[in-house]
Amino acid sequence: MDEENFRSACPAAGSLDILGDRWSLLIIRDLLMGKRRYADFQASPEGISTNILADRLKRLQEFGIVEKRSYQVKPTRYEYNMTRRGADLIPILQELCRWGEQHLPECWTPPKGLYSLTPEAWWEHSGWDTAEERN
Amino acid sequence: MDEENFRSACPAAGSLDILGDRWSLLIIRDLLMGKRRYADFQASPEGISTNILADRLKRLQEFGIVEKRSYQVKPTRYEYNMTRRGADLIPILQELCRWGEQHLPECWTPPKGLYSLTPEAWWEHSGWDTAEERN
DNA sequence: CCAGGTAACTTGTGTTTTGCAAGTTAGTAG
DNA sequence: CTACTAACTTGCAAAACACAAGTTACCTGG
Repeated sequence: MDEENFRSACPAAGSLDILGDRWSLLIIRDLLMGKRRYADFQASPEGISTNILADRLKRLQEFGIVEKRSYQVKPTRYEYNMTRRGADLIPILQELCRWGEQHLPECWTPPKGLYSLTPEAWWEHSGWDTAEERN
Repeated sequence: MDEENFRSACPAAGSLDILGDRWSLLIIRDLLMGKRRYADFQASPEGISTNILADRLKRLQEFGIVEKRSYQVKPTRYEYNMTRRGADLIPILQELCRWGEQHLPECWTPPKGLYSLTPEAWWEHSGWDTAEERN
């Protein structure tokens, strides 16, 4: 995952090299909300286009933030989930949400319990149901 | 500031509509570190290009996140500072930093005191020295 | 008084990224 | 045999970005 050329050694800049675009963290948000499948992400109201979605999922996998596995064969279908490293992004999302809630007009109040969720707690309850093949 | 077309009413998505690029939050980081002038931002190790810097500063002003004022006339020179709304972005930056520090190889440890800084505390100590004209 | 320097930009040009639409693959259902 | 679904890939135009050069208004040294 380290062959990205980071702009600097600043940890904030490094994080933004990975996450600093309009879509990556929204995919994380969807995963946090329990979405797992390609079509689920596409169904989000922001309307990500399919080529961008495929690209972002690939990048997030490469950075160890997301994992992919097949949940059935014939026909092969895939689902995605956050890794522990991905779960550690939860606080970033919480703060983005808090700022948006405070400073943006007419936006939803986030689901109850969001702000008290910790990466640890999420990680506990979000394993793959069975241990299946990764890809 | 509301004539941006937000992709959805999700507060996280809204925040990312404003901040979701590779440069905006780095400018906020620089402001947090005490940088105020155009050339200061350009001097940061990430090497933002001048047209992008001008554009981001304008956007951040439009969203009420930064303010611009002239600190001298003849020749007119400008400096920038965060608004209270901008200061409220500090927790986002802290979490980005924390994630980067934990998960990225070979990055700096952030300046001591960063994680204990609150928007309120920052705001207290960061007014313009004199009350001068805005532009 | 004129060359050189500085701060804060703006403009031009080519490359990269994005958005939108359409096509693909491997299956299932009727 | 046709239609349908999930998870993509491909093609193309539009937008964003990086890089270099130019601009404005002043100040300084010789």
